[in-house]
Amino acid sequence: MDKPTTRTDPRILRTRQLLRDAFIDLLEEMDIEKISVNRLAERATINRVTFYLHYKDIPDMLEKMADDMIEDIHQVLDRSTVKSDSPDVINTTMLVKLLEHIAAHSKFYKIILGSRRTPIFTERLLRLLTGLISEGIDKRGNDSVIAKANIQKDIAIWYSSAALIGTIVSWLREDMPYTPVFLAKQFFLLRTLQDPKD
Amino acid sequence: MDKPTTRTDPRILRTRQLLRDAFIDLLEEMDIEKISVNRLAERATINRVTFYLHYKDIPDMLEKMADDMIEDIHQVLDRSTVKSDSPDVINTTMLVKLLEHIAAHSKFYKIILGSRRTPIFTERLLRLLTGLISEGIDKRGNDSVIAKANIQKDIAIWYSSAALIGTIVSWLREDMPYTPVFLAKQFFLLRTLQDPKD
DNA sequence: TTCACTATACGACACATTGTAAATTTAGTC
DNA sequence: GACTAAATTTACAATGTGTCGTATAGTGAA
Repeated sequence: MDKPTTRTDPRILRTRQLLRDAFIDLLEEMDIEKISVNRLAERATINRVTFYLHYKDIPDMLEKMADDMIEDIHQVLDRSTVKSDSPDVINTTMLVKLLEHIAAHSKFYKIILGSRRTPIFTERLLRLLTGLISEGIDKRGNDSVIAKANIQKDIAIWYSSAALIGTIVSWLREDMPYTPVFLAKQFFLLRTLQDPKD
Repeated sequence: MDKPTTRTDPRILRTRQLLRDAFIDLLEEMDIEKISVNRLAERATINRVTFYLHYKDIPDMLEKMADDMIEDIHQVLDRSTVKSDSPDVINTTMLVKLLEHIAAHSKFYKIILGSRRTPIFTERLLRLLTGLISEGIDKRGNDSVIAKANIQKDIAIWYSSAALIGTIVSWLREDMPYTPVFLAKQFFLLRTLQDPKD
């Protein structure tokens, strides 16, 4: 946002990083309900009052973290979109990029997406993917299998995006037993059974 | 459990019902983090201490409610299983029953499944459906499209169960714009594109 | 109806958590 | 090295938590 004008104070970055790391740490150990500002500050080795200089409360902190996550993913996807030549908005290249990004930060994503204790993150990712899938279906128009089979567009979107995010979450929970490339191929095999256009 | 031996004290049933109703009420108004035992007891018009006679804390109460939900759904599905003649474990009849049950208690389910604030419930339902879908795939064996297309069984299960539960959740969130029968048919159209056996 | 039983209500307690408000110290910027 | 802003420290009121007795009142059975 204001990156070009003013650089952010390193102390701010440090504190926020400490808080986020501490949060992931604690979430690994206990349920989210048990994470108090007290414990969080203690684990982050910062003063409790300092927390309130950065976030309104813990839910607020979660939202900010989710914002950052979405921003990261957006960057990963935007970069790969350039190389795309598929008619679909989500193609194998993009999915592989996404899965590789998740795998590269698997500690974070496993806790944040895999444990169903922080629905905000899954929620946001679902929204992002829903948008992409919706665009994809729009682009294909009336000659797609979905249109031919008389399937409501919105239902197809519900179905596909939930399937995608659910597959990713399960993959994370099982500690990523397949490579990103393999999983992406499998996913498109399953999807291709629905619509052979890819 | 102990139904045949001793009948449960109606005061217990009353208190628990008051607590559960109050909880749904509050969840409609505010985020789950803001629901304290204080507020809950006040809304339920019972004494705060009485809450602790029934539940350890709020997360414990949620678990018990999720248990009840799964039990209800099990009953609905078990009844309909009898009428089944399809080779699949989840068939249209069952899905319709499930959707009708959800629609009949839509206020509860919309809040509990639709708002992503109570992941325990979605979690449990996902586990239930995963089991059923897994059985279905097992029964079909090696002649299914999934096997033919060289798709890993576990990935297919992740995909299908997430798609199913996600579709239901989205349907609830949009205030059930389709009838249970229609949605079930659409769902099996989407699934049939994967495996024409149903 | 009477009576034993037990769920609920009530008041009180120690303790943790929250959110805010100073004044002060520390560290980064220019 | 001086200015600025972040972080610390201490303190405070308000709320929430979990657990005591003890009193009250609804329940089911004799």
